[in-house]
Amino acid sequence: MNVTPQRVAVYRALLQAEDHPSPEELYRRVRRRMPSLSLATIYKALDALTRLGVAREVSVISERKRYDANLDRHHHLVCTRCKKIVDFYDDGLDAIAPPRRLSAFVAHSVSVQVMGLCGRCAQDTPRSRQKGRRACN
Amino acid sequence: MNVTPQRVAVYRALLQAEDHPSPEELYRRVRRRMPSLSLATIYKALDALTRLGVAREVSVISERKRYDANLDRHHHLVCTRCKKIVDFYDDGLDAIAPPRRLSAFVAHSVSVQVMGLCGRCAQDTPRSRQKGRRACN
DNA sequence: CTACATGCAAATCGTTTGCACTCCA
DNA sequence: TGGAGTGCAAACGATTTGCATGTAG
Repeated sequence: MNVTPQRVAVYRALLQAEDHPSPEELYRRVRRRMPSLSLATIYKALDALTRLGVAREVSVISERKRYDANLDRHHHLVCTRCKKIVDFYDDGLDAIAPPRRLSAFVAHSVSVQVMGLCGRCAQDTPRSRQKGRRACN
Repeated sequence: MNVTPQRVAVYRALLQAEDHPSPEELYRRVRRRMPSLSLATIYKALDALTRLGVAREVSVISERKRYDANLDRHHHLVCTRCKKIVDFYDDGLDAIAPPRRLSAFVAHSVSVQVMGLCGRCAQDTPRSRQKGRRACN
């Protein structure tokens, strides 16, 4: 893994940012100082920084929309490998009240996601860290 | 809002599903009994069901990828209107341990998202429920 | 008759990929 | 000289939209 001006610029912009910017947003910002930079490079740099472990994606459940007709209060186990989502119920977690010192923020709901590997995926790849999705169920 | 065979079929499939299906997945399932159904109708029906309040999107922070260079343990306030994401720290939440009776699931991290409206959006629309994104900061 | 819902195809948007080119080790 | 990184453009996949048609009130 190599240190390049582009990666440094992206990382700097990310460090300075307070707002969890999207790749496009970072592009807009970094390009001011480095007009030659391309959007594809932003994506590649973010991937590099993430693999390096100095940045991460804000927990996104999955790349697709997912729907639920279960309106009960519940939480989700999300397998980061095969993207399976399993409900789980937990009174303790339900009891979480949004902290009150949220200034002006009006909370509507609290959702807890436990990220990890489902049984099958955990067994399947004891140590390997493959990229991409896997068929599971 | 109107009850149609298509909407009923989509809702039924969603009720029976245990796995938080994506629109495409629902399409595959519903089409078995209603081959004329189109994918676009699935999307429209899901939108209708969501507006009706009988279904919901599994909490997706935003439609875009969002990155963070802050690796400290922290949680997120997500404004569902303007998509702003604000960090917050809370020792109580940090103390959440993934329940152990998760069968084979291997938990790596727990993330808490408080969904709601940021101050500006809450003020802006006292009662209206507009669709779409808003510029905020 | 009118308003709304459907199905299709085209358009859009974010993200990824292939490739030629450059740069430094 | 070769492997890695960049920039561009094309490809891709999910979602949305426009529009002609159908249908129920």
